[in-house]
Amino acid sequence: MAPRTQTPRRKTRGSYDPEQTRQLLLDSALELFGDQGFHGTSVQEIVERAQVTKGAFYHHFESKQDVLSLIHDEFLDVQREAIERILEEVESPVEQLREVIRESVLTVTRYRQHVAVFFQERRYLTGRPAADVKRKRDKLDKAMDDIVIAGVEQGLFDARITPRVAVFGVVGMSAWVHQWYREDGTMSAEQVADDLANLALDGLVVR
Amino acid sequence: MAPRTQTPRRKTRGSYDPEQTRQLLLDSALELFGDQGFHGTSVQEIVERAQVTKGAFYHHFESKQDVLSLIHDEFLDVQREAIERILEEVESPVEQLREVIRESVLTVTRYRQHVAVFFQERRYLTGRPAADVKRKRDKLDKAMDDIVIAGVEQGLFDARITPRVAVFGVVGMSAWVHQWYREDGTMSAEQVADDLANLALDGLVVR
DNA sequence: CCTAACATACCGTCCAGTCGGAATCTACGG
DNA sequence: CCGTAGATTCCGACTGGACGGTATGTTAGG
Repeated sequence: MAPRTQTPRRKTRGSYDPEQTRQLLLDSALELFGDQGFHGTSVQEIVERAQVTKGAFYHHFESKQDVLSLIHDEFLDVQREAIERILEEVESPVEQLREVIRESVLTVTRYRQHVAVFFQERRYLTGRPAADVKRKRDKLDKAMDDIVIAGVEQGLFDARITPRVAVFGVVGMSAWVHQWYREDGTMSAEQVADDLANLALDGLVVR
Repeated sequence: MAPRTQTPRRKTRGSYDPEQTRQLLLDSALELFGDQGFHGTSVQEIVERAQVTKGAFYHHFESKQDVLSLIHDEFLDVQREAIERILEEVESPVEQLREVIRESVLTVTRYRQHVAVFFQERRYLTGRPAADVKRKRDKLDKAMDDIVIAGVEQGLFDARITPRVAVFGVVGMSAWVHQWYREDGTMSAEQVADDLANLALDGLVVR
């Protein structure tokens, strides 16, 4: 589930190791989609990076789109699990939202390529996969909506701000992190997560 | 400069009207790039939408990339003009930032396709155009950085939040608007702009 | 009549997906 | 343990179509 950065060469099975081949192809597709985009990446490039051939690719996957939708699914599942966990562990809407923001930012830094692919190549999904992704996303959005609405009802959140817009604002600033954050920079992911959570909850202006 | 939504058929010049043809091609490319992406759009589609042929396209533009960089330039110029105007008109960093956010959001709603193209197809720019875009963007980022830093120095902004991150947060929530805002929805652009400005400046939590 | 503004036919390239076969693994009967 | 039949995994050449760009021809404007 975690994004591979290196591929420790095998636990000596035989010449065939379909699991690993499949994962190698997924990893290499993820990396290339993230860097060059879906249409900017050819299947040939993917298989070369994974050091196999097109035969292997089309044995494990139905199509190029198939891989794209698998990447989307994986990312959405990670997001869902995180938010479910938070809703169980924390009570107050304020702290729930804080944790959701922090966790989102951390996820974005950890799954940077997934996020890049998700938000830039989503449009190339069609049919069933597209519908699935939309359904899962709507559920995530609704979960966050509920947090904000609950907060407003309890008088904890500023009622002037439309809950929907607040959620989109929070999602936006979190997702945006993938555009600029680099692991080798001066800032830790934790620091960024805390800063953005503070920004959204307390604002930039001192009072 | 404003994004065309319809194309009022000509002020009867003759059979040739290069200005209009050029603009028609730009508009149609913008629309298609925004919807289908750069690589997802063929030159053939562009010219068909503009009801001309490839000859006309390659008469007015050097390449497909050329059009892409023109779209980027146009959007960046709009952004730059807006921020320059605000810096002249308003003094306080707080109000400067508020206006920048408001103006950014309004720009994003008005130039939705430009924004979509800008943030999703930027990677397909290479060489000179890519360098130009990067330079212009860096200038915009720096202008915003300066506002926040000035605010912190004057004790107006929360010093706990890293200025850089605050700027990226603000830019992110503004840019993100293009992902969900639709003109035919229930919310006015003004309303969204105000909400997001309030969110960034005062935060969601009441005190 | 010369140039700008197009139109149209065409070219070389690239690319997603296919297909027949080779290599490897697995199950099972002997 | 051996042999082998059938399934799984992978190879790599190939196809048919699409696409960016060009070359050449045609029409309108000054």
